[in-house]
Amino acid sequence: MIAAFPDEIDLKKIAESGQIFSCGQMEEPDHFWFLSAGNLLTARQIDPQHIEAFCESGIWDSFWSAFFDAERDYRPLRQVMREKGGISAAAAQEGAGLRVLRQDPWEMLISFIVSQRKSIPAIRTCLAKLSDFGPIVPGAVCAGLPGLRRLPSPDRLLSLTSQQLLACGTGYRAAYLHDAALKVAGGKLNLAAAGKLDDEALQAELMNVKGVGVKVADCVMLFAYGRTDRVPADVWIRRVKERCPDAFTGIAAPGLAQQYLFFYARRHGRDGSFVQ
DNA sequence: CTCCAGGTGATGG
DNA sequence: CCATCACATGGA
Repeated sequence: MIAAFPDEIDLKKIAESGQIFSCGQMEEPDHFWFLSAGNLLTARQIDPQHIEAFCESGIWDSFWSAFFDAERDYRPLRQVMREKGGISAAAAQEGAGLRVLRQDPWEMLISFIVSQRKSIPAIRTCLAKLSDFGPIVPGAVCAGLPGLRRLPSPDRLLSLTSQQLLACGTGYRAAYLHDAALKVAGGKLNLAAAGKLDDEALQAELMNVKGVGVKVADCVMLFAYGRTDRVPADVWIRRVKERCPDAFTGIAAPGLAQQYLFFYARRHGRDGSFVQ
């Protein structure tokens, strides 16, 4: 089916945006795959406003539409960022087509626990190894992605030995993952019910997990619970704020602006045009 | 080899 | 409250 967006969508930028790690480019040009909560989608970029989603309209409407935040018009935000000038304007310009995805709370929790002090390629590698312990994804072979698995459930994660966990490259985060699995599997952290809490209470719930600080909690709140006023402050966003302290002032949904700025800062951090 | 990565918890002031 | 420091490991 063809999906039309109110403004723009860019599958390639989204796949590279650092908010999702279970995704990739396919062999055919302009084709990408995304895996979330056990659902697998392959899609083709048609033009800046349309993609061809290789799924039935039922699952698009019930899952992927919300996943891609497909009802939101990002143009007003990008206009405000353009008016700010500087980094904000450049980020809004260059990031056109980025969207903040709505993903699974458990998958975001363990993904961003793993993410700390790792590069994005290293995060992907580690999560892929962890996923070797998870269930096979239905339709993966048909989509040309044989062997694709999703991340293990809390119960499955608990059944792994620390050696197995360490062999995935989790390092010192292995104990954090174990604690997250323990709390979710044991019902001490109910991720579905947590969605009804206000921001402050939700953050406190998430931070009860060992290895979850403000930054990881913000990532889960933004990428899983759609709390668009949260701004995960990693090294790149701190550099943006240092150079442009008012980058987020007066912005209605700063979490969305954060995604453009993160994308821009990371892309230009190494080529001399941003840092220093 | 060195340096850094979508940070956090423990410790000491 | 804030400033350091260790932490495991892959990727550049």
